[in-house]
Amino acid sequence: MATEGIQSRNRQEVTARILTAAERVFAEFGYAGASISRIAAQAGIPKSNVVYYFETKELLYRRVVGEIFDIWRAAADSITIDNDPIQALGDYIDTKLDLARTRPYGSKVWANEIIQRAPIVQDYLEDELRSWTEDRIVVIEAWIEHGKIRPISARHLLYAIWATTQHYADFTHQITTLNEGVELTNRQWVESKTAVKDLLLRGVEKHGDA
Amino acid sequence: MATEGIQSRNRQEVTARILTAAERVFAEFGYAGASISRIAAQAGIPKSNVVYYFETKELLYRRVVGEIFDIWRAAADSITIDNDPIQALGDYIDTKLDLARTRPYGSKVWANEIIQRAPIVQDYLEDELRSWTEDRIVVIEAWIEHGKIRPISARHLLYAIWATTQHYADFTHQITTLNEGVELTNRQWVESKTAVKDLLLRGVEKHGDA
DNA sequence: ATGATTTCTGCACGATCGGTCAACATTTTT
DNA sequence: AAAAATGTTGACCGATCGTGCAGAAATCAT
Repeated sequence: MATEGIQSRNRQEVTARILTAAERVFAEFGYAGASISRIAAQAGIPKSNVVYYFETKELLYRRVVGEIFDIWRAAADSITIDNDPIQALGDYIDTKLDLARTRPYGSKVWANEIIQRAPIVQDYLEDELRSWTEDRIVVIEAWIEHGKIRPISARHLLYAIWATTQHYADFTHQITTLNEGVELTNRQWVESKTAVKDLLLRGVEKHGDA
Repeated sequence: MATEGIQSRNRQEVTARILTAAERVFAEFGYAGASISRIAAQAGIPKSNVVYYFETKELLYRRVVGEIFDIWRAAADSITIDNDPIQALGDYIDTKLDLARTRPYGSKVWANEIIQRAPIVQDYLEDELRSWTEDRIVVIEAWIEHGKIRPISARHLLYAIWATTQHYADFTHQITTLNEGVELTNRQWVESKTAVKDLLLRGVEKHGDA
């Protein structure tokens, strides 16, 4: 009992390292192209050890996808009826762009999964994502009814926010190539945030000029 | 000579069918997951015949990616200095969303390629896409200097247009799932177009209310 | 200390992969 | 009609895949 903590800590450290490696390898090679041996090499352990902790490639993949899904869901906590729309949506965009920078591999794994018609996590979409989305749409439409923002399509606003923010993760390589081959600097990330918010929030705000 | 036309027509028909099948299979399974035999099955011909016309999987893939790249490039023909900015950008968004609907597989292949850091078509990015993008940025910045649109970031406006329009292709499955599991109707596609243009173009227009 | 449990690892398997090749069929040229 | 060129196909090869499994190594409980 006294040493159980050490054992658990070790287990958790190894599984965490596997998950980090898997997120990256799944993102860079796709589900089919990501071999267990490559994930193991990325984590610095033998292939058999990966299987020991996650049984199958599919179960490991589901864990990876579930992680980014939970993180994204938490990023929209600010979207509630009582919050100021511009502030709340701005925070959401900010957080989502921060995640695009800090967790780009997770975003890419999700994108790959959706592009391929969610062969493995379709239940996530139908259960959690659907109800989650409907809840946010209700909030945005309430904002509109209360005259706080322009009467736009709440659904397509959400899609636009997802698309633009995740673009900076999924298409990082294209953006880098168009940036003379060098990654965006801190300053450029701030500029990106400002530009995205400026563009999208102006489509939301009631008053023409801020 | 007289019958060369028939021979060529056959060759062209078979290669066209292979390209169509390949675009779909590459999109739905990723580069690694797309096997030549699956492409062949999709095209209704033996595997060897695919290899006969395209030699390697990589060469076939490059042809598929090159096609969608050329189509997208032509879609931005309206972005010139002499055109009206709102009209030109609106046309560009319209065309891009039409392509999202009619050529979703091509968009998905491109997304997959960029997500995986363009291991096969990096030369496209550095040569053609870079200069093409810089040219469009020059046009948009000229519009700004002439006071025709708000002083926004031309680069990030382009990224936003790419992100939102391609989202409707790459994330079709997610959008469908969030649409009670049924594909968007004609009416809903029109609504999508209107919503995207309303949102993005308002961020571009000089006057607050249209 | 010793037995039980957990963790770790190398090996072997059937399946599938991209690509080669020779044989065959068809079409084109002479 | 014969020869040449082009198109088509199934069989085959070495490599890699996911996964099962037995046993070694380490850690735990008593």
